[in-house]
Amino acid sequence: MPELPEVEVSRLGILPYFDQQRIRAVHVYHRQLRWPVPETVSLLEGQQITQVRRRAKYLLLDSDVGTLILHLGMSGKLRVLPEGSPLVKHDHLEIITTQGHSLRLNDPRRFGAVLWQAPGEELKLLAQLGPEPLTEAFTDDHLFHLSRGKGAPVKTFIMDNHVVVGVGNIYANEALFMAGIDPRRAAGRISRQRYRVLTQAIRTVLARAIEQGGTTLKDFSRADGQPGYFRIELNVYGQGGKACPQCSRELKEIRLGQRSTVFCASCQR
DNA sequence: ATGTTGACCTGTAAGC
DNA sequence: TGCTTACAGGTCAACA
Repeated sequence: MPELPEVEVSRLGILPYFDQQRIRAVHVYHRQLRWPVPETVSLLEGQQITQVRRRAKYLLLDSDVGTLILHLGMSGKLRVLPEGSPLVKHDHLEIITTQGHSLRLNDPRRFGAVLWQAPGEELKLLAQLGPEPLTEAFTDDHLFHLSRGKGAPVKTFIMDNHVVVGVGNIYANEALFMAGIDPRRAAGRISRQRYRVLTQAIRTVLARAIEQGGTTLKDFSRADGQPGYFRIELNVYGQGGKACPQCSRELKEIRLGQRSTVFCASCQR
């Protein structure tokens, strides 16, 4: 489920229930996620959440004694329920506030992660990340310079977390369509001008999705408030074989770096 | 250094 | 109906 927009909307959803709240209990029901959930996450018990942040696709709950880090992997979902609500299959973690709100992490595939970061420490995972796509640190210059000499496909390039964070498979496909760039094209052989267009496309696609999700999000603590899969119209993702929305020619579907890739061979060059 | 592939794990849909 | 296969929104580690 989660690309950056979904994670950001999840952040906005849990904010009203967890920001500045005190944590009464942390329960781990399944330690074996992407990495074993460290015992240290229980340090959060008794602490106040001072900030609910997002970095890339990681959610960070700060406290004075350390930061709890959540990643949703491929299939993770967050939900806020009244304390005591029945656990369901694949609920792996629960965090309960003194107000009785329970944050549940449900992740069938268990590619997600729950980590702990001590004050002053920065996990290598976070330290090596590229710029946030919706900040000024993300520029066409950045993409242009980093890409010089790279022969890998531009789609693979923009999905690399060291280059820019938060561009997953759906939005990589969509942004490249919007920018009119063939996803197979070598990253190092794309002009500065075209990176300018691509940078803007990535920004637009992500911002629009967050806006959509934010609009759909009524109350995160109720079933119908779940952000889930946004109903943002997708031009190419999942549309292989159908007509290009621009020129009506058939959209091609291929695999790049073992990810499904859809594009219009006519509109994208 | 760079690019590609495998690995982690479950659920679902399609094909036989 | 069942069994088998392919694929799914991520990303790190291990290779060539």
